[in-house]
Amino acid sequence: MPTSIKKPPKQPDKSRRYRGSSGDQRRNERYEQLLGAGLSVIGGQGYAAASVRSICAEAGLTERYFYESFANREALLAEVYKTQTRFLKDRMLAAFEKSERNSAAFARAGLQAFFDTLYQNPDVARLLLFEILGVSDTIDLLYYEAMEEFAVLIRTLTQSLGLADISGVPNQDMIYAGLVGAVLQIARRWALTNYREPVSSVVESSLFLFIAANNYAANSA
Amino acid sequence: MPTSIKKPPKQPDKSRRYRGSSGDQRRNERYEQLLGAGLSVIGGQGYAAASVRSICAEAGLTERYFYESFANREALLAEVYKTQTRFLKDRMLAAFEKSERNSAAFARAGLQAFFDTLYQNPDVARLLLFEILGVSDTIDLLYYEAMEEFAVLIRTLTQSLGLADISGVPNQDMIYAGLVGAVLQIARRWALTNYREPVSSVVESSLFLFIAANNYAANSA
DNA sequence: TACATCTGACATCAACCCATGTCAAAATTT
DNA sequence: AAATTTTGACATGGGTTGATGTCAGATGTA
Repeated sequence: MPTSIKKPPKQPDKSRRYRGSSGDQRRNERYEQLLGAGLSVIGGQGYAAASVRSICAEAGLTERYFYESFANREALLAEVYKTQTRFLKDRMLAAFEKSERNSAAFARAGLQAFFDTLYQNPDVARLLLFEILGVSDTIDLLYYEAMEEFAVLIRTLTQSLGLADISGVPNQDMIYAGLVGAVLQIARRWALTNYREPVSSVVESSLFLFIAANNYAANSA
Repeated sequence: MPTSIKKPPKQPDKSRRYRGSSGDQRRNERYEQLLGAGLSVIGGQGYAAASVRSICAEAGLTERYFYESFANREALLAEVYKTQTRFLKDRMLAAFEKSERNSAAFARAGLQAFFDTLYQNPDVARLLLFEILGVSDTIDLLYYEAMEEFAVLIRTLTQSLGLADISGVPNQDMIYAGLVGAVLQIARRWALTNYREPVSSVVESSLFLFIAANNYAANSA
């Protein structure tokens, strides 16, 4: 083993600027590009059609850069999904903050934010409502976790409002999961019929089920 | 054009028997084989892994016979899906028939049949709950139609029992779609946690939402 | 037996996929 | 200027896919 120190250790200089930005910045930009392109292709043409090539073409990047940011196609899907569920959750939380502190108005605000977001971002809707299921065990688990998060979210909010003490009802987790599923199904139906119904309609229908569950829980406790 | 009539028109003789059965019979057997293999592979490994080759291998048939019965992979998926939703619906209808004619017992019987069927046929569960979504626009439409059918089913049954007059409530279609979605989501959650909860648990949780919706509808009408 | 049909194993074909590698030109640093 | 890094276009390899074709042998009929 030659002990020569001819070349400096060839770790690339991350601080080197290029086209105005540093290595890390450029890297991050590419990551964001790919994330956006992933959403666009998956949400626009479906996950099955979202090859590495097509995503890179959409992002305006070379395939080599794909593997700089993601181990494979599925890893990209996972990141896009996480990003969008976080986005959706934030929008709903923001809506909750602004809402009046009474039962119906509160739930309505959250539902309105949910359906508004999907309506304004059809790619997001298709990704979250359709493309995410049945991809692989790993992705299915991700879906499960996201659903649990949403269930916990509405459960916590409902209880913090003292809307209904459903603590006497068994299997609350399941019931909240069911409510989340009801909203998702209404959204799927809405999307599959090309968003023909007004937003108010899907909001009120979802709200109906929420209030019904709360009332029944309150009465039977 | 020679007008010779040397050979009889070469339409194959369908009545010719082979290995004990006629041409049509054999053809049907192969069709059923492929349908079963399709369910097994799609439900066991996912639609993405369900190549024509793997399905034919599972069926013990040559690939040529695949195209004898189905135009392509997607056509098989559609047929399997239709068959299984029909099967599920029949089981539920049979359960309804046997049930007592009162609100809770009636709904409970149907839900019990639903969850029992999924529990006893995990391949069916995976196919209906996960693999069917996000495949293509055509398949998504099929899903939509099946959901509508189930919604209409429970709606008709509920109303025929005079359980609740919800005719004063707007967007009944959506609300019933939501209830179907709630049950499906509870089933998905159940499947993703390896069917750990007892069947009675998922049945009662679903029932809770059904009764809650009915009560609320009755009170607000 | 001679002939027709059916069957299954396999070959073929072009198309696509993922992941990695090559390399000259562009941008930046020294 | 020369040296170095970054970039993008492209080639490559190993694999799978869908769909069709070939053909010898099994199973039937006459």
